[in-house]
This record gives sequence, C-alpha cells and structure tokens, in this order.
Amino acid sequence: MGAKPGPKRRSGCPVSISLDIFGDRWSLLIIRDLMVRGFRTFREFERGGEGIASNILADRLQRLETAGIIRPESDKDDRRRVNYRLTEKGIDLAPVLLDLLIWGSRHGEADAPCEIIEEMAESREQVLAEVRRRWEHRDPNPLLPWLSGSAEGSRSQRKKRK
Amino acid sequence: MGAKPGPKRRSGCPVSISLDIFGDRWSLLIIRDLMVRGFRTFREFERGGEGIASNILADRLQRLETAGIIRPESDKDDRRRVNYRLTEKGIDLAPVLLDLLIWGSRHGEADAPCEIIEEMAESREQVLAEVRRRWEHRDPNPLLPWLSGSAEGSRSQRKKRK
DNA sequence: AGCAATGACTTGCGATTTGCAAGTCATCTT
DNA sequence: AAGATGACTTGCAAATCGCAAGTCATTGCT
Repeated sequence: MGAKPGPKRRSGCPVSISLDIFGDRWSLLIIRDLMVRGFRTFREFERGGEGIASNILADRLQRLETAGIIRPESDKDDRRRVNYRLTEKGIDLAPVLLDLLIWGSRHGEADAPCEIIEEMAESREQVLAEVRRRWEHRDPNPLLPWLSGSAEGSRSQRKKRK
Repeated sequence: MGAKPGPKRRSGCPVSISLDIFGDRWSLLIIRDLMVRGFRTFREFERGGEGIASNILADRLQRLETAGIIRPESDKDDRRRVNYRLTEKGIDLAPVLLDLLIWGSRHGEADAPCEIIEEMAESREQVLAEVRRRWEHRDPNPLLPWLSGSAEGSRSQRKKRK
C-alpha cells in the first residue's frame, strides 16, 4: 500500500528530483502525448509513439502514476479501457515540454515546421494558457495536429496575438 | 575515430530529438553544473555532483560534446586539466533547466529555498538573460550559490526588478 | 632529479534495465 | 459462441549502469 521508493533520491536539488522521476528517454514523450496529442490509452501510446515496448510503457505509466503525474481512470463505456489523464502536477510540466520542443526545433534537424514553433516561442504564455485551458476542459483535441501521425482532423488553432 | 552514432533517432519530433540527446538521469545535471554552479572540470563533476560514476561521466561528456552542447578546451596553465564549456547550443538549454528547477521546487520536496525559486519564476526573462550574460562573459561565479556544496563565496546576486 | 599527487579518463564485471516476441485475461463485437 | 480488443505480463538476450581498480600524462614537492 505504501508508495514504492522509486529511483532513490540523489540530492535535494529540485532539478535532480525532477530527473529522478522522468529523467529517461520515454516518460516525457508519454507526457507530451497526453498533453498535446490527445492520447489517453495504453494502445495509443504503444502505437502512436515512436515504438516504445509494451513492458517499458507499462513500467513508465506505473512510475508516473506513483509520482502523481498521471492518474488512470477506467472508462465507463468500455471497461477494458483505461484512460490516463495528467494531474495538475503533470500539466505543470507544460513549460518543460514547450522548452524542449523549442530547443529541439532550433537545434536538432527536426522535420517539424520551425516557424510554427517559433511563433509558439514568441507567444509562450498564451500557448501555456491554452494547454492548461484544454486540460481543465478535458478537451481531447490535439494541440499540435502536425505532431500527430495523421495530419488531418483539426485546423485553425493558430493563435497569434502579439 | 568517427563520431559514435549515439542513440538512434526515433522520430522527427523535436521533443523526441531532445530526449535522444540528453534524456537520461545525468546529462542535464552536468549541464546544470556548467550553467549555474560554475563547474568546469571532470573532477568537479565527479565530486560536486550527486555521485556519478567516472565511466558514466566520461560517457556523458563525450555524448554532449558529440551533440555539440559542450566543448572541451585544454587549460593553458595546467595541461592535465580539461575545461568544459557550454556551446551556444548548450546555453540555450537554460529555459529547460529553469523550468525543471521550478517544477521540482514546486512539486518535489526539495530542500532548496522555494521562495527564491519562485522569485526566479516571476522574473524568468531576467534570470535567463543573466545566465546568458555570465556565459558570454565566461563568468565562473555560480549563479545559484545555495546549490553549491559550500554556501560561501559569492553573495548579493538577487535581482529583483519587478 | 626523484617521487608522490593530481586530473582525466579506461577496464573489469556483476547488477539492472531495455528491447523484442509471445502469452494472459478480462471485456466487447458480431 | 467465437473471434477481436485492450491492457498488461513473462521470458530472455543484449545493452547500460554502477562500483572498484588501474592507466598515464602532467605537476608539485623536496
């Protein structure tokens, strides 16, 4: 019943604590998918992602849940399905994800449209507010449609308010 | 002799690319130490950190160098010594580090003074500007003295300009 | 000059963690 | 009733990690 010790804390530094929780190659991708791609289920993470193995996925979901970053809720309409959702602690990672996105876009050869991301960088606060708003309203629409595998589905959510 | 392939890229998503480079439990701590603790040498990372093994440290330094995030320069006064420095690509990770710091401070039970970090969160742009300024001027003074093992050494760098 | 110290890494190696592939087991669907 | 689905386990082989110890050029000390 007690929370598992998890990765042992190395120091009291907040950065170190953060990394003890999601300092690996998968956790933040899962959080990204929850935050901006509208993913909810095990299956979606397994397929839509970049090829995470199911055992690793299960492990990461468990860790993130233990850390209080996500919470599973069983679907009422289909009881096989488990819908994962970010907690407030989880949605608070939005700034980190946004900065990773910006950095990766500027410095890695990403095949994502850099201009759009630069726009997001300029209107940082608005983007973050929008992410949070969607989370509060349980809006399942992906914020970054071009990040989703299928580019179709929703358009016209550019928000330029310089 | 050739650069190692490194972790193979999983997708074109900028976030994924970022995590392929420093998505582990140590890389960002090294970058943090370079950025705000004024660390420069292998020895400092090895000791001042939270107990990274020397082989892992060597590996991470190599990876970060290959990724163009840090650059080693041999010390002119002591030729045994190698001084590592962040590249521009590396200093651009400051926003990520700052957000990790803020998140960890708010949500993990860090033993760092939260008020100070909240102040930093409020004056985000100034803090980032200061970090960059110090980097440009090669100012070796730690930005976050309370993060360093010994609390002494430099004071009076609170910058409140609301 | 001679010799111990220092700094930056390697090497060995057992303990974990990853990454497949396959299997389990409750729900749905038809 | 029989076959999908969804969410996970299990079993390993392979890659990493972490710890202790060892290299090997400088440097410092006497």
